[in-house]
Amino acid sequence: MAARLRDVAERAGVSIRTVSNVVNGYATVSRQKRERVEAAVSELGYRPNVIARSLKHGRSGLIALMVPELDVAYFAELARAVVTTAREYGYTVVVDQTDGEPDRERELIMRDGSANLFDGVILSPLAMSQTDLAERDATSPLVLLGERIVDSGYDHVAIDNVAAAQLATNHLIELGRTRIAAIGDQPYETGETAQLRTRGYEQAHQQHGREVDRSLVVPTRQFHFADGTEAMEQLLKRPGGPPDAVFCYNDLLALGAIRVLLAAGLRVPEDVAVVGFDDIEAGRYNTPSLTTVAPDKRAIARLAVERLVARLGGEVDDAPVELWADYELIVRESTVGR
Amino acid sequence: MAARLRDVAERAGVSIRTVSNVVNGYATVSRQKRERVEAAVSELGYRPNVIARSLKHGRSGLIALMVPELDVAYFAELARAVVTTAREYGYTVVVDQTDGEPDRERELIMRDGSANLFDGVILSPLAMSQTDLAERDATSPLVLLGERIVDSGYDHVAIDNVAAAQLATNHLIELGRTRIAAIGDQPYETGETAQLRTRGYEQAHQQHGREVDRSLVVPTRQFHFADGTEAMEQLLKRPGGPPDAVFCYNDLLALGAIRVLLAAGLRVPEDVAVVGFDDIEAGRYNTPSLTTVAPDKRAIARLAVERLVARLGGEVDDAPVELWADYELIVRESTVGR
DNA sequence: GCAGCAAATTTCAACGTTGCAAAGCCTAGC
DNA sequence: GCTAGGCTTTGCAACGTTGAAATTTGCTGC
Repeated sequence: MAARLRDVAERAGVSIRTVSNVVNGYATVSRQKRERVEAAVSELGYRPNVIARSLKHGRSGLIALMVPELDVAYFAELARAVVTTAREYGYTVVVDQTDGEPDRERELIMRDGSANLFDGVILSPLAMSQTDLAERDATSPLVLLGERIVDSGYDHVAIDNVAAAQLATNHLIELGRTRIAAIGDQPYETGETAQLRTRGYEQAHQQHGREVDRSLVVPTRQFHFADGTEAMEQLLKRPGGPPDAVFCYNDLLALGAIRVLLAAGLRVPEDVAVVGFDDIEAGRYNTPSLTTVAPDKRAIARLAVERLVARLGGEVDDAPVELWADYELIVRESTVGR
Repeated sequence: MAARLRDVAERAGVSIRTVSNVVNGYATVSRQKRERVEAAVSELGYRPNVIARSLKHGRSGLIALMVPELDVAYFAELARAVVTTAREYGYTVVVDQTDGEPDRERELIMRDGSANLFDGVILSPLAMSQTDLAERDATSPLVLLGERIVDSGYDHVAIDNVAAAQLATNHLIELGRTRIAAIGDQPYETGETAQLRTRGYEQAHQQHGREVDRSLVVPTRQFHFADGTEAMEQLLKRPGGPPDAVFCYNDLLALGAIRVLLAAGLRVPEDVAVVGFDDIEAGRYNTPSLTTVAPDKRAIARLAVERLVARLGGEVDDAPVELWADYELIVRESTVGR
């Protein structure tokens, strides 16, 4: 059995409270007793019981990070950053997966399955609507990542998706490409990210006085490799020939698309230039390496964690804020060749 | 403030214990009182306090999964499987990263930072030695993944690395390749995986009556993309010309290596065939797609979680066991072309 | 109408810790 | 020698829950 304060106290011949004082560095403890206690602590291998402390303090030191899928590179990288940053602030992160299922996401966040276990929640929502969130009756603070849910009532960290998508599309336009496809639209989803990126794509066209060819905007169900290959196969089948550039709403879509292009005997970027989004590591080592919009994931993680910690510490109780992280376009071989 | 049993009890006009009984479905509660309590529960939005329960029960329902790096695809995929399986058994997973630093790993596992918080630990060790583990004085059960640490005293789940590596190498030999390089050896590390794979590589050669050319066995510091590119660059610089096949000890190394090969104007697989290890998703969509040894990650996760749960339930207290998961060679374009 | 028994409900204590406040000890000062 | 005041140490209660046992209630049968 694990040693308790009481066991240490008995062994050292002092009261429980004194042991607690020593362990926590509280109050003034005489050198003599302190040493006796410390000896007993190490002899018994005493470790404070975190659960009991949590109960006493009313906080657990745990924050939940809810992401759709842990094995999607973007979320894995984000999770790593969150875990690392949270550790700096003395918090432990529990990563939960919504498995890409809106219902499961809703259930997790609404019911807050482990109520009173987590001090706070960071949610990278897939399909939460404003209504959904308004109904949330959990007690812990929540910070949203990525999706912007207007008037959600919660703090929100994101990048400017419209501007970022516009930047990516502009890059393609400036390379002289004229038939620029977009892969990843989700016009009917509650999730807003895809729609914002489509808007950026359209704005870039307008900015250059171009018409948007709606037949080049291909929706996908999800943002996985397979959706990218499927979308690109569709594009290649359409009349009018292949596009000469593609803006994909994330890197997985882009890598999937590239695979199909190469398999079809098209060259990237000579025949078709491809831009992705997220800057996952695999894109850097692909051949051709992937031009992409790189959100500053560490900044996103940091902003989210710090905001949450601030709320937990009661340092802020004002209205929810929008926090913006940086991003940049990283130009690689998939648009400019070697 | 969150509602407590007491609040519900007052509202429903019953004792705390009765509310507890209703909430837990215990004992026999009259329909009348049950309904009153249920009404009060939903009016107050009562949720059991998990921490208090944990304290009472002496278990938290949390298990820790320690992996070197969460954003390395193999570990992310493994983590996903562990999280999913653990959920089936009512456990929540806390993913911790050792950041690829042996010292940090040692500290985490030895001191068990959050003592008495986790009911059990699943560790994918990077560099724990037998001595390290013997000194562990934590109380919670531990299951090891991957690395086999002889006589560690802990349950262990893995695949047969020697046989798997042999299978991969045999595949290359049977394709008629004669200068087969190996990337990823770590002769001086405590971690054993690399050494086992090297042994499999050697055994395949012996089996076919071939000499192993030690100059084709390239060690790497880690198992990342960058280590793969670096190793392949070295190989290409060596006298004797490029190898005609490479067995990489994981997929990241392989993808890194392929990139360097293609950049050097070599064709994969025509000039150099490449095999990886892990079957990460990115390998499937690479061009050329990656032939690889696919450990059954779900089985690994399941075996580990189930073993841990069994220990926690006190169903086993016998000697630690070795559990073996399946694996298979998945042949793709990087060795047989299209 | 009441013993006898089962069902329903409650009381009490405990899980291991810490906040609070009181108690004990010691030294300095007169 | 006694007291004030500071330093050190301690006891008690509480965080929210549940196990065990005690108590109350309700019912059956005679």
